[in-house]
Amino acid sequence: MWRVAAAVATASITMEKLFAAAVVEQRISAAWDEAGAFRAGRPDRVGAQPFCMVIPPPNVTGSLHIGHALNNTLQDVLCRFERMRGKDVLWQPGMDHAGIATQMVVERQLAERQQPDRRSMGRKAFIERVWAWKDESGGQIVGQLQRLGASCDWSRTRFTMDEGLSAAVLKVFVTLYRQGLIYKDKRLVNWDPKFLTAISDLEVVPVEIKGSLWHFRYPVVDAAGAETGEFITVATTRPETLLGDTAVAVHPEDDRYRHLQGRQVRLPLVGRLIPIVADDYSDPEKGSGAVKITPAHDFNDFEVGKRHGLPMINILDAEARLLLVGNEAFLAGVDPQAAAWALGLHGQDRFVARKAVVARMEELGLLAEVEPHALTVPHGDRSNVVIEPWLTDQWYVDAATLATPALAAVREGKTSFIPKTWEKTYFEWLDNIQPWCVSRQLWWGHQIPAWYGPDGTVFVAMSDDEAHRDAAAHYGAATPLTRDEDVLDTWFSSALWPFSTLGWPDQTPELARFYPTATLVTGFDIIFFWVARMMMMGLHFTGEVPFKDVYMHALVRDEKGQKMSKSKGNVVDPLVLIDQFGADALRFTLAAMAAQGRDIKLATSRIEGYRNFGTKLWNAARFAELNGCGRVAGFDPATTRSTLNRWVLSAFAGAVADVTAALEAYRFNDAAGAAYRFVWNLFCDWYLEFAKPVFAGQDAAEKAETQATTAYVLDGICALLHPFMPFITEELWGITGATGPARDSVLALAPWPSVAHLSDAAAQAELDWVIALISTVRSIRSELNVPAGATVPLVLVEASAEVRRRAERWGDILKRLGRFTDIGFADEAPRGAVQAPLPGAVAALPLATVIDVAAEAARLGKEGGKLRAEAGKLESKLANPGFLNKASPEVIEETRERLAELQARAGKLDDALRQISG
RNA sequence: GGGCGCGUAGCUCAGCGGGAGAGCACUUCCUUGACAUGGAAGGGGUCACAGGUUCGAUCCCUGUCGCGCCCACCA
Repeated sequence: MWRVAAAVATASITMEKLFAAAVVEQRISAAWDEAGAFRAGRPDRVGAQPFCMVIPPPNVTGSLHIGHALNNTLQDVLCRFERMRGKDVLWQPGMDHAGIATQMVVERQLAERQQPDRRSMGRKAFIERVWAWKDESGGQIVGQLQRLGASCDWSRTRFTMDEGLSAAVLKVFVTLYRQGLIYKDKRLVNWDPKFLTAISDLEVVPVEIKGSLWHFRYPVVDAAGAETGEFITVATTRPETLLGDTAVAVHPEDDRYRHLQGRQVRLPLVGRLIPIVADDYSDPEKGSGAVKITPAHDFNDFEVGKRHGLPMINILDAEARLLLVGNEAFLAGVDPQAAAWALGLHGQDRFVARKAVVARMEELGLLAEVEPHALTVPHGDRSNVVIEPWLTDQWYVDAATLATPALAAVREGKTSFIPKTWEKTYFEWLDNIQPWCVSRQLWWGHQIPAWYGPDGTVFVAMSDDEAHRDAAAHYGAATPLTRDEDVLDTWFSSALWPFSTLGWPDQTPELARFYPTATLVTGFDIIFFWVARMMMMGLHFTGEVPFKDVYMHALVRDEKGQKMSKSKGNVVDPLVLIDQFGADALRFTLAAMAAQGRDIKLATSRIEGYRNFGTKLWNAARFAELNGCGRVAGFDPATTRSTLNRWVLSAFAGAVADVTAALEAYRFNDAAGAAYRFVWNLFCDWYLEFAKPVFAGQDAAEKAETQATTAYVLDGICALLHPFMPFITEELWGITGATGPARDSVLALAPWPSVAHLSDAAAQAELDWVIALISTVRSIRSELNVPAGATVPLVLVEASAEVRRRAERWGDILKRLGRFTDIGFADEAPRGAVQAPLPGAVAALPLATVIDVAAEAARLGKEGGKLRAEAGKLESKLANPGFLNKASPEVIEETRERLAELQARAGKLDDALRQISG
């Protein structure tokens, strides 16, 4: 006996009251690393089913934001779940070189340190400098992901600019070029005048601007070029482009302008004669119905210009300043005297020029009207400056051709989106896909493998040598070449991520084993940037889809539902939350809130609540330790005899089934909820309370079984919660593993519970009754203000045989939790007793001396009223022939049973009311 | 202009054809040998509004209002 007490005393000092997340997390991370727990291809997983996910590679410049936290929590939940289910898991980590973002960071750093800028230092030195930056301060996010608990195989970390991935990029570019799926073209592109590079359609964001619509009068001229006195009015939001106008367009059917079709106007400020053309593009409903055409500076006008063979006059330089002096296209057919004022704008910024043009037009009496006008103006998503449509040579991917198999794969179900609603978005975009501009006028990135001969002939090749060999063959002699200066869009290499990280273009064992990957978990904001492009590239180069499931999670937004962004200042830092509440609490919150199809508005009160959940679990384990609930070698839960133990095991089996099913269906919130409810509301609230009298009791066998069961279920809880709360569960696993049979492995590698056979309906029914009795009595005591410490007798009236058996079997527990002095049976309730109907008996509490009769009468009346209202609804339902004819028999039967029970309870309440009043 | 989604307890959110739920907040009681980051009990909701389908609608359909997001070439 004293030995047990000693053991308890020793045990009691082992665990602190609270889980020290900050200290433990680091130690646990190190333990996982030590165990190689996250390595793919572990010897113990030989022959196991592979499970692979690739991480959406964070930018090398990035630091963990709340979106990453959600994204990686969900991925980690899946990986840990599958790892525990015995699969050979590869969660492939890595980072993206993030062309513009990284180049920006380094350029800013150079400026801050007052060092020579990029152009002064030259390309080679600058790129070396970027690599140095990367080695020194890039990739902080890896450590931050580890703090979150991400179970990536960190030994396989890749970088989109590393040697292998660069080889994949090269191979893909050259192959697509030779297949005619990459080509060079001169057309309007989205030009970023700040970063001095082309960007893709996706990198352009429309920004709502309150601008103006200026109406200008252009003088009509006759065949001899003399002004007729008539004017045609055009409206524009961009007055400075007037200088590049090469036509005015009217609708062919517009009677207002029919007589002007084929005539000319003299372009104000410039003096150029330009035609009035008829084109469907012109919308009679908009503006004046006549529209100025500037083919070199507007995507629509470009098309109009092509249709009518109009000249294209580019009036802007790369930095969006006016380029007029020496501009042959601009000067063609222009009298320099007449255009002197305009030429004075040379070198001015576009917005300065805009004001000047408006002012000048007003002076000349050619400004007909200015009206306020709301419009959306394209901005660069990173530079945040107004994007210019600008005429340049760029490289394009024939996305439409690559899209066809990508569309088919989803239509045929080879890849599924979860939630399915995103498939529509995916189809919509791919059905209308435009050529993808992949060249960027940057230095940091994969340089385009194209070389130019002296006459401009292009040689696309795998290497400098190959290009020169091709050139020599082409020209018949060795010929000097210059390499294309441009680099590829960052997303070009990201598009290859699922197979390039596995070793492609080499046929590596990893590629064979893990490709196609199982699931991609990502945010819907990059469905076009990334998901669709991986589908296109994956299918084209491997012939297989890159992933079978795509789980699109929501965005984490601020409380107003706004996307979090640094510029808005509404970001929540997950690392701060981890410091404050622990990684487990943050993870559990994110998983619990990750309901499909809805954005997450994060409330810290919920994180706090789930931190408390961790504390609850911790203390349950502490309680178990205090009560000698050690793990028992060879313990078989299927052989437990006590109903209490069979019940908790059965409930555990239910919880495991629920969590498993929910995770298989990517229903993270349901999975977290099911685990939470079992641990707190069943295991802690009831089972451990029920176990207390057993631990304090004399039945050694029952006690031992209950101790073993507690330890067993606690083990199972750790497993069940591990995908969500890896740190605290791993720590508990270690603590409980310190005694008893040795652990086979860390929890991260332990098996997922397999307990379906422990289900026991009879035990569940019995404990449901016990819980109902206790809850009912507690409620009564509280409502009647019975002092919490007071104990009273319980009399079970008209108890069925089963109720008698149960009451006897659970006597100790009932007395303790219901605060009964003793439990008796009677055919009639004692005088003045408070009564509560239960299945199979009426619980009577002789409280006459303790309670207020009027309060009890009120309670009974209120309770009865509720029951009768409820019963009334069911009665009218059952009186409805339509219901009886058409509802399913199960529903009708259930309704009848519920009604009968309600009526019985209401009747007993009436009896009690009569008795107390009489 | 197209498309998607959302309006459920004071707040943040689940649920979604047959008995309105969670966390936090609130009220009352409890420092009883796991846990006060706790325990017990309780208050609080015509499930945005209006029609329709159905025996039955918070849930399905239509419309209205409010909010958010995505796509699109609006002079």
